[in-house]
Amino acid sequence: MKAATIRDVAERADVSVASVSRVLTGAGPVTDSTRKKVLEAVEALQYVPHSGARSLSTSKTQTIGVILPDLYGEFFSELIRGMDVAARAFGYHLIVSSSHDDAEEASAAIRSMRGRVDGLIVLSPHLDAANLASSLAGRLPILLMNGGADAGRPSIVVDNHGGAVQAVEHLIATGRRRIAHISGPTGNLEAETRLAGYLQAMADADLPTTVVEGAFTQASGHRAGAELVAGRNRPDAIFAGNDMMAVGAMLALQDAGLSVPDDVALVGFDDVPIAGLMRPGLTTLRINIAETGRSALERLVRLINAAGEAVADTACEVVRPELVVRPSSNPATQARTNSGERAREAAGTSSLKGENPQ
Amino acid sequence: MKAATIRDVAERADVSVASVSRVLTGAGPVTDSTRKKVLEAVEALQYVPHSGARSLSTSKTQTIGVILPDLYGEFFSELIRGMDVAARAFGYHLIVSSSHDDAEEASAAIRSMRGRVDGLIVLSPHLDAANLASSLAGRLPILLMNGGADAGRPSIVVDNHGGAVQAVEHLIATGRRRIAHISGPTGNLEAETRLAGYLQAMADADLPTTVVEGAFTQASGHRAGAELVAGRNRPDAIFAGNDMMAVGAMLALQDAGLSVPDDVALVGFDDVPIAGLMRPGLTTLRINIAETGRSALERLVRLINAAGEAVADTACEVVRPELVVRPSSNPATQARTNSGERAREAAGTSSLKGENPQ
DNA sequence: CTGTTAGCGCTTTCAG
DNA sequence: CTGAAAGCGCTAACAG
Repeated sequence: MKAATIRDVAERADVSVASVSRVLTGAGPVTDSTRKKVLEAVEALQYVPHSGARSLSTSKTQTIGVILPDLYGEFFSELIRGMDVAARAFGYHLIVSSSHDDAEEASAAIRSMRGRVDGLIVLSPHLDAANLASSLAGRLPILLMNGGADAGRPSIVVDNHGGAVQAVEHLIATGRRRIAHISGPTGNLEAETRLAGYLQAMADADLPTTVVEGAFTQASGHRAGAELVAGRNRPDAIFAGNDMMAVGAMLALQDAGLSVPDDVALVGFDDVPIAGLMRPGLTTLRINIAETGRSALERLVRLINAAGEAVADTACEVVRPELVVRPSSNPATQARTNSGERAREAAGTSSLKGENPQ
Repeated sequence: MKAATIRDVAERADVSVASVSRVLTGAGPVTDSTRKKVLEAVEALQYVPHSGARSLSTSKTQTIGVILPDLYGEFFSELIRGMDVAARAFGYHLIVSSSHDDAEEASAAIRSMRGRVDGLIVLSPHLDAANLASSLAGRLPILLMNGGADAGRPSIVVDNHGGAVQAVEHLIATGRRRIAHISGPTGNLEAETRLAGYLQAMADADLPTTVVEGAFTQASGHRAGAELVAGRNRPDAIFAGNDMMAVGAMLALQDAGLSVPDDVALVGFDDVPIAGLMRPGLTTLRINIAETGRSALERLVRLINAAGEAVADTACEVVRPELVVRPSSNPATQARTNSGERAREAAGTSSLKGENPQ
């Protein structure tokens, strides 16, 4: 009743387990007749190799762990999608682990990965998780995407500061002056860097700042948006720390009877799929999310293959977001967009896209 | 330079590996003094148990495999999110495997899971994958979510037929008569069942049918929508096989200068998060996706724990979608929605939601 | 080319 | 309560 093992196959084929292993792994020389006997036995016994045992023996699991703070929203799912595509191309599996509220939990998750994965991609917004990760993981290759420029360790980071500056400059260029910011949560590196970019760009332009803290969620964006329009001296533009908050803010503004972008212009960050589907379409800073995920996985695989050798790859790759102007910040684009931009959005713009059955 | 093993710990603590194992697993009796020595050694050596080795020894991997056809769109990411929440609650990890275009690839993916997982959740739209799955996986507990009522095997299936009927009846009740359907791809069980429901409801009402085939993607919905409005005898309502196609169709209609719902009413299926964020909000058949994922995982865990014993759980659980009326199908709701519904959407309605730190 | 054997790192009887 | 030893299923020298 139990599943067949390599030994059962060897017995039935009347050869040694070594031979079975050889034909199955493709390594080592085998006679055609041996191969045939083995394959027949495999077929007859419905034998499937036990990858756990193989891993223990070879010290390679062919799986990569991804540590995420959360799985909510489109950002992470897009990222995972990109990683998954690359993973299967390289013959790797992906094991995801999310919902790590604090550094404590995240480090436990990382620890539990030992012996289960060949490498780790860590997205941790916790300020100190970087060190935790490295100390806990031992000699496990790790690629950091925690939002902080972590020199001396392989990492990928978005140019959040530069992106925020672009956003603000765009709003100023289109005539806005009372520009508010809905920030991500305190303690989150990405959030703080985007905030810093906003503050600097505003200071450079000699404009007064207004900041409301959100939590990178749509709901928090809605609250923040409502608060901003309720206050005296309503802003004429809002730069939200990410798209989900921008979406929430947009709905809050519209609930309040305000027009986006006529009364208030809106800019987000990330360019999640929904950004182009909102009406008005949301201006944002595009990160090709899936592509970034793909690239991260590819880099980690390289790291794994180079394990031990040259510790050459220690760079911090910077992803520069690109400003995508849509109607939410630019009345002028509104008309044109109804055909051109909309059609493009509807057809999908990202690479790595696919036709999803269901 | 290599990571410490249990043997290193035993040596340093001057006890046997058995004792180390005992204190680490919490099983078996140990003296306080022994425990203390072991824990000190663990600390000093930064020892982390090798879960792969542990798995081989205990025949439990504490991980569950999820076989998906794709990772594109919000449906699957929501599902995975729900599963992940439940998984960590039960101490399980999730290993995802997607992008299996044909049954061949899917079965290879399933095979490669042996020795890596304790159970499998298979979402396969391929008609015959059910049998494949069972034959390939040997004695591995499997929960099927392939859209077909697969009696005699643990499974969860959405009442696609009933949902489609509800959609059509709703459209008829609100005065529509020329109701077209954008179907999912041929060969996909869910798609075909929804189509069948549409056809039957239309037949029951003695109305003529129009069907355009899509691929469950936004892009295909856009194409289908464009085609439908371009033809003579334009429909006054469209029931799309899922939300992503409905979204695509909505944009196509708006591109064509038509009003939703005044000119054409629109109904989707799934209630992905974006459905409530579109303007007009999309009427759809709500499946609490994350909750369904949670429930699926929970059931599989039960299955795993009961392995061997009572083969009692062989039922096909049916998830009944609930009609959620939003403005896309009902002009009357439009005004009210601007405050009530919108606020609710913005605040998030699903359970299992969370505040995602980017 | 093929078989024997020694592990991979951990758990778990079974004696002591 | 603790230690020795036998595997879990597979791969990889190393002899033949």
